[in-house]
Parts: sequence; C-alpha cells; structure tokens
Amino acid sequence: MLSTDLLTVGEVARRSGFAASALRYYEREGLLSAARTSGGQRRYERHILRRLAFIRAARNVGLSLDEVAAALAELPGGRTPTKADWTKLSRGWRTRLDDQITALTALRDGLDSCIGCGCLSLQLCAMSNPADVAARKGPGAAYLPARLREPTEPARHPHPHPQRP
Amino acid sequence: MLSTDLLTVGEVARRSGFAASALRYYEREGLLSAARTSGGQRRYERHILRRLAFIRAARNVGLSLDEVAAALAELPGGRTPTKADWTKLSRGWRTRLDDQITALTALRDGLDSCIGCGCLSLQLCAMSNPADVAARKGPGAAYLPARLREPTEPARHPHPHPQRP
DNA sequence: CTGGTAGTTGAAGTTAGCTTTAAGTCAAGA
DNA sequence: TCTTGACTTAAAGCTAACTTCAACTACCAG
Repeated sequence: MLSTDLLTVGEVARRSGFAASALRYYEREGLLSAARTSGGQRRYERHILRRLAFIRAARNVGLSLDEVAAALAELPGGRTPTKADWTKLSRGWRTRLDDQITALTALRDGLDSCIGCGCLSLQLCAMSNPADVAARKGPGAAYLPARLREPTEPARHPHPHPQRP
Repeated sequence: MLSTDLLTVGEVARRSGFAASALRYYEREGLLSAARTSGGQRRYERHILRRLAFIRAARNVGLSLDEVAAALAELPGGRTPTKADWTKLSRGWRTRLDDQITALTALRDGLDSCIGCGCLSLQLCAMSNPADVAARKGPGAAYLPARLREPTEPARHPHPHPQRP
C-alpha cells in the first residue's frame, strides 16, 4: 500500500482501463499531468480518474485527442472541476451524435433503395456519390462522417493494435 | 480523344472522384486491375467505374480496404458482374449499418442521462465504461464501434491528409 | 518532329494514437 | 539489505490508407 492517497500509473491504468503507456502518452500530449515522487515516479490524484472518464467518453463520441485536449483546456484553471463543469463540456456531444445518427440513417435508407434497384450508379446512387460535392442538392446522398470502422473484437476501447495478453 | 473507349487514370480519377494515386494504390492492393498500352500506361474499361462506386460505398459503410477486397473476391470470375452480383455483395451492409445506428443511439441516450445527472462516474456512466468488458450486463454501456471521426471539412471522402489545392 | 501534358515507378513520407523495446532506476516487503 | 516488481526515458515501430517525390517515359495535337 502507498502511504498517501496518490495513485501510481499502474493503479490508474487498472482503474481507468487505459494502458500505462497511453497515460504517459496523454501526459506528453498535455491532456494529463501528474505529481512526481523524489525518485521521479508519477503520482496521480484521484480526480484524474474522472478526467480519464471524460477522455474515454469523448473518444467514444468520436472526438480526436486534439479536440479532447481543446475541450479540457476550457476547464476552469486552479480549482477542481465540478460536475457542472464536466456537464458543460459534454453538452455539445449531443448534437454531434445526432448528426452522426442522421448521416448513418440516411445512408441505410439509401442502401435500401439501392438494393431495391440494384443501381450502384456512379452518378445517382446515394451510397457512392463521387467527390463532386457541389452536385449534392437532392434528397439522397449523405456522406458518412468518414472513418467508421468496427473492430474485429466484440467491444474494446479503440486501440489500433492488437494487445498481447 | 482516345481511339478506343478505354479510360486513362486521369479520366477515371476525374469521373470516380478517387485520386490517381489512390487508383494505383488500389491496384497494388489487388482491388483493381487495368490493361496496359504498349508503353505501359494503364487503360481502364468503363465497368471499373462501377467497381469504384462499390468501393466508395463500402468505405462509406465502414469497411476496411481488406474487407472490400475480400468482398470483391467473391464476384464471379470471368464474366462482368451483373447488378444482382453487386446487390448481393452490399446486402450485408444493412445489418452493419443497423448495428452502428443502434450503438450510436444507445450512446446518445446514455449521454442524455449523463447530462441529467452530471455523473461521468468511471464505474457507472454509460459514456465511459472502463475496459472491464466482462462487467457489461445491464442496460447502459454500449461502446461505439470505435473510430468515428467527423472531418473538419464539410463532406469529403476519407483522405487522412489535407489536400493541397 | 516537337513540345507539353499526362503517365510511369519505387521509395519515402504522412497522420493519429498509441505500443514496444532497451537500458536502466525506484519502492517496499521480508 | 536484498530482491522483485513496478516504474522511468527516449526512440523506434506499428497500422491503414494513401500522398508526395524524383526521375523518367508516353501520348498526341500541331
């Protein structure tokens, strides 16, 4: 046991679900900070866990780390953020999710008619409109928000690499 | 004008919306093939455009290039694919899209309650469940399919790099 | 035949978001 | 005090999906 109530990287990793290497990476990127022991090891305060929860949530919603960093930078400096602070940050996600759902639904409905007509025509099909964005006026044709990939594993947090056990 | 009805890379690029470099890349990866002139330049038949439409559509739905390649490999060899062939390939996308919409909707609804309660608790909040996947039993807690990113630009196909004009 | 546009190749570069490795240091229970 | 496991760093590596570069060649209108 530690003599203080500070957490080591290992503990934070275990309790947050992030790999220790990810925590160090986040620190380098300015998303996190930690106190150090005299020997140079990281010691986290427990509120880092809430911050990490926010980060994971934001990533789940689709924010890039840069965007997360920008959001975190809006937290009031000095004092520990309150519930209200966190809530404020995440309020904008609602719109984002709504947009994403709308885009996906449009795509699915477009797919339905595509399957019906068998078209897949380059000019007309809602599923594969070419890059000629200006031509988009009509009812179909919603591009996906881009980069939507389902992991092979059932449900893990988005690590690009397979994790060795 | 060309003497035949074959298309150059440039023409295919213009008409499909893919960059010429992407077309060459796809060829290297086995998704495409092209005839060659005596001088070694590529000449595409017009049905390549439908194939490319399929590829873009599949990418829009969220398939990786590997998955697209696998799907294309199921096309009947020898003869030119019919509408029915293409339709068969894209039928499975419907399920995929349904799943993605379900996951997003669950996340949004979870967010609603999160904003209500201001929790963002590491253990309980549906928005940021930790990696402890085994613990997932209850009603909340749907991870996103992972990697859902909205481009800064309004609507372009998913090029990871900013395109210089 | 000539000139300019368009095409060719292989190799290296890009981006995000981490992980892995190597070589070494710290912390703490026995 | 010793030992073992956890920790430290910088640097390199990884993946997908391309793009960019350099050096060169082909095509075709005039």
